[in-house]
Amino acid sequence: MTEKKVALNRRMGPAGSDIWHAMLDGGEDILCQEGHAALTSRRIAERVGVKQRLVYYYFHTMDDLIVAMFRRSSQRDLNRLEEASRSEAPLRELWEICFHSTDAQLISEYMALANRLPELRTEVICFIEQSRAIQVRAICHAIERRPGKSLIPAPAVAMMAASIGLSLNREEQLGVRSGHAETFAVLDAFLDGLES
Amino acid sequence: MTEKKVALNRRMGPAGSDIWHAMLDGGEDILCQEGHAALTSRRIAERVGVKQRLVYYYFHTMDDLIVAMFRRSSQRDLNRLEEASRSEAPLRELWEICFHSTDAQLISEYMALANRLPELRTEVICFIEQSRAIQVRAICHAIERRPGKSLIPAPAVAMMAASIGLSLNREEQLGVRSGHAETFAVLDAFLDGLES
DNA sequence: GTCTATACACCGATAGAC
DNA sequence: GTCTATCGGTGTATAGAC
Repeated sequence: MTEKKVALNRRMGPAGSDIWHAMLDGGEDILCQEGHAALTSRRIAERVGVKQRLVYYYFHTMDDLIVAMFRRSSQRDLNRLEEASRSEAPLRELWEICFHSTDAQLISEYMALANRLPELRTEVICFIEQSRAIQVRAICHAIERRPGKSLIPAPAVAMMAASIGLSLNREEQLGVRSGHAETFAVLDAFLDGLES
Repeated sequence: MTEKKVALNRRMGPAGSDIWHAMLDGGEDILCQEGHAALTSRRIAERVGVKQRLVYYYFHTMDDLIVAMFRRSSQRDLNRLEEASRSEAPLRELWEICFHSTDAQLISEYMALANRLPELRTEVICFIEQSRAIQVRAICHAIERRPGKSLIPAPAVAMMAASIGLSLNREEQLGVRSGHAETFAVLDAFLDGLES
């Protein structure tokens, strides 16, 4: 029924080349601006300025392209998180990234795509766990420096901060604001307690 | 480019009839189990046991069907929230609904669809604001009964609880668990402080 | 109300030339 | 590396009979 016959021994282009990146860039733009329904090989080719056939020279299938897109993007995010956690005010910077990071619309598209692409799903899980680990480490370190300052365990802080950042981001983009100012105030006070 | 010519004076079936509901039920099942890519008029017809043409007798377009699906579902959720807020332990019950409510996969599909369907987007915004209003009211009421118990303003509590519930739900479904037990413990202690 | 039949667009993926 | 050309499939939506 759903068995896809893919010619796996097809001639393929190298990952990491300029045009390979350009295709992922184009795909990201489309996914972000027009949504998953518009993310097709033809439209990517059109945006990059080549013919559709070339997309299948660089990627076996469209699903492969989507996974490559997320993988590249999440690797960038993890690098930013690592860098932030080595800065002078790691918690503040991590929170900034968490809230202002990837476009909320893009995230929701990936989430929905992950529902039907097991490979993408695996990547998403891996990303969540890795980014949480980085955050927990930074929070632990901050708590150690201010003993008795936080009654909340670091893993819970990381989980809650990530959740709230995601929702705030998403709701702001939708145009919903109720409760946001109050939430920012609470978070700001909390960060003040842990970091300078 | 994207102008859709729809015959608006087509003969249409009544909203609210049995088969109308059956089509929305089928659509929800498909969206939940197979994702947006499988949500087509043909597949809904197949699941309901009628011919594809009939879907367009009850809905002008597929987009209309999707909006009707979300509207019916969100109305049910709002009713449940209203009912919960009138119970003996409203905060506990609201939290239960928030966390165990609609399937997380379904929510992520609607979120992604809302990116490209302005009508659905409007419905989503409306739902978020209404459900938050119900929650804020219940939290305010609980705080009044326990003066000095909460340092966090009610709107912030509602915003944060909704965010955390959504992410916990989503991550559990993905299979991610790190930080969850600690988060549940924190929330449980917080609820204990406000409600019995 | 429900059906058959159909128009038309678009998509994924491939073959094979240059 | 990049192209032209194409196959087979599936989608939305409509016309019009029963």
